[in-house]
Amino acid sequence: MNIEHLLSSTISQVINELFGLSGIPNDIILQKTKKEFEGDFTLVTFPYIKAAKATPEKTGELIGEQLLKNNPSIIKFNVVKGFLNFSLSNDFWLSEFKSISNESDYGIKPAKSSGKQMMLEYSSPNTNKPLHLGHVRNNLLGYSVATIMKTQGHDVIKVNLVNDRGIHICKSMIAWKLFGNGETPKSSGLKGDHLVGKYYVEFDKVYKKEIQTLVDGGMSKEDAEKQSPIMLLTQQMLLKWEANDKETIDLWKMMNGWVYEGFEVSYKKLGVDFDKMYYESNTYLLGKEIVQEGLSKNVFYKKENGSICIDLTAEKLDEKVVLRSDGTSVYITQDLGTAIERFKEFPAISRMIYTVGNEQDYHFKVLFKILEKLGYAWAKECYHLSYGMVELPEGKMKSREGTVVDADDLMDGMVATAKETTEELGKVEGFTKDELDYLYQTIGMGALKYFILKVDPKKKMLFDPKESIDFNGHTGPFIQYTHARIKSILRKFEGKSSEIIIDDNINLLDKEKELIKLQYDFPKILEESSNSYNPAVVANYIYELTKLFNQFYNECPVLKEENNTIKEFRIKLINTTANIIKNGMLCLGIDVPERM
RNA sequence: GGUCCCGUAGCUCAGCUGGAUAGAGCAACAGCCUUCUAAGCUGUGGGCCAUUGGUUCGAAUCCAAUCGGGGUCACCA
Repeated sequence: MNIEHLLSSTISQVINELFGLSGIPNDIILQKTKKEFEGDFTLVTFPYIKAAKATPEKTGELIGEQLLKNNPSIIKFNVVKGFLNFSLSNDFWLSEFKSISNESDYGIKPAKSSGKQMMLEYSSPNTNKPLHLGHVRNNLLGYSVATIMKTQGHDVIKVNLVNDRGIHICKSMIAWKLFGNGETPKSSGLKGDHLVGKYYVEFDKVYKKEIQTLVDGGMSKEDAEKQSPIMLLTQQMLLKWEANDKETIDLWKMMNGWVYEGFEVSYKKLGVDFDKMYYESNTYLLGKEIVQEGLSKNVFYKKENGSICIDLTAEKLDEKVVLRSDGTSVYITQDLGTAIERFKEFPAISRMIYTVGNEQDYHFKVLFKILEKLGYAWAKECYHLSYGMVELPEGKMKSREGTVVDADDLMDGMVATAKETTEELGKVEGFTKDELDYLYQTIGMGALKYFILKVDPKKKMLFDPKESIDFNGHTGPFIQYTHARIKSILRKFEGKSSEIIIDDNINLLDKEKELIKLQYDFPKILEESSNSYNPAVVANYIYELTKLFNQFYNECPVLKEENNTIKEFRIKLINTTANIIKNGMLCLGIDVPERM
């Protein structure tokens, strides 16, 4: 039982005895006392003044007096208006710290101990262009949320649904066929996904030019978009692909192969991975039977032109086509099929999470609603982890217009900056070349990942390429640096921190107590972060802890402390701090170096 | 236009399941390295929490309206 629960029940008991308020459950609102006031926890007494028939001050006094008698851990209290601030004893916090420091992975529950299995889909790239900053946010977010959910003992299956077919894929194929002259990643020296992306852009250039020519010749823009020769060729190619034409399939396989090689490199740099890959070329036909099923259940209806629809106007959504009049699938048909397939394959999953940008909020509302109407009980377990777009100062990124921040360029740039900065500071004597490479990689990626994950996923975020991502202040490298500092002290300590037995008579200083109190919060932070699918909660907490440690570091000597019991206690204290920083950062997919 | 999301310091963000004088970082200015790594610490200035009204003992937080920004409303994905 944690402290708050214990205190809450004591308080509700006290309130009950004093004022005869029996209806008060254990969910007494207890908050951390603000810095400006003395105390550890605060009870807001306004809600009880009626029953107490007394002023807020008097009510606080009454409850406070009673608490002192009932709970030996509470040693004093003060009342400011309707706020009852009370302090827990030195011994209490010290023994609390003992149990924290004895746990090797404090706050983290054993793997798969919750008995819940969850599937989380993220990344889901198109195979016609390289990854950009928007994908980076998706990947980091998905990976981090999965990792955080694992700390709660959930069995998380990470899946990637690759969008590897369709008209957009054919666009780069056609452009390569027409203008590529057999260019390959090897012959061009380009990374596979970038090479394919080059032809995607090429397609768009030619397409736009053709439209212009047609419009100049007197055609309407709408017709021109349909009549453009390159577009007609692309549509023919899609038909051939669907007819399994060998030449087309071979080309498709070759070019997709290039893209996968490129993605593999990017994923590795990002540090993300998957337990299972899905390819849309395998799943795009799924869902058609479901439509038939829905038709017979009268969830769907057939229109005069033969298309099949669902009417969701009663749900404040619109009428939605679920199957084209020519019998082919639309996007939502596939998603219906894929969802059902997944729950068949993994019947135990209790949550299906889709990490997809908020531009698709509407799509997922419709998808989940349809699943519900089809009678799948698990529909309510489907969750759209919707995140905001990454915007540039001039607005949205657009692949075709080249206004994107390329993922590989960005990552390489971060690592290069990490190298420069580190060299300027000149603190890396005695590092081997491998160690340096690892260090630059870790710091550069740490800066990028932290920059992205510290902001609430739901909110859109701004990235200005002209202003490089910082390495000072509220950043990944600051946290990494602090960790390295702690490790440096621990290396110099001529004993084993694991063998230290904490003395019972230590008198905690302010900063020491603050550190313990903040460490104590870690499990709750992980839980909250997991439940809200929000890595920013962990990110901001780790920053707070790190900042507090640096204050402690400035005020309290560790190795230079002359009193040995205090010195050993502080070693233990900074050791648990380092562990929490490390585990918290791992939740964000960020590694922390031992030295930097 | 319907609908959904957002508006907090010059900039980037916390705080939003209602609680005390709204917090960080960056940028600016002023201090701190014969003492465990200065990627650090301390201090100063900077805010009608978009506006107005409502609910409440109490509102940045909840509700409504207005203004401003964005997403979405395809037999595209």
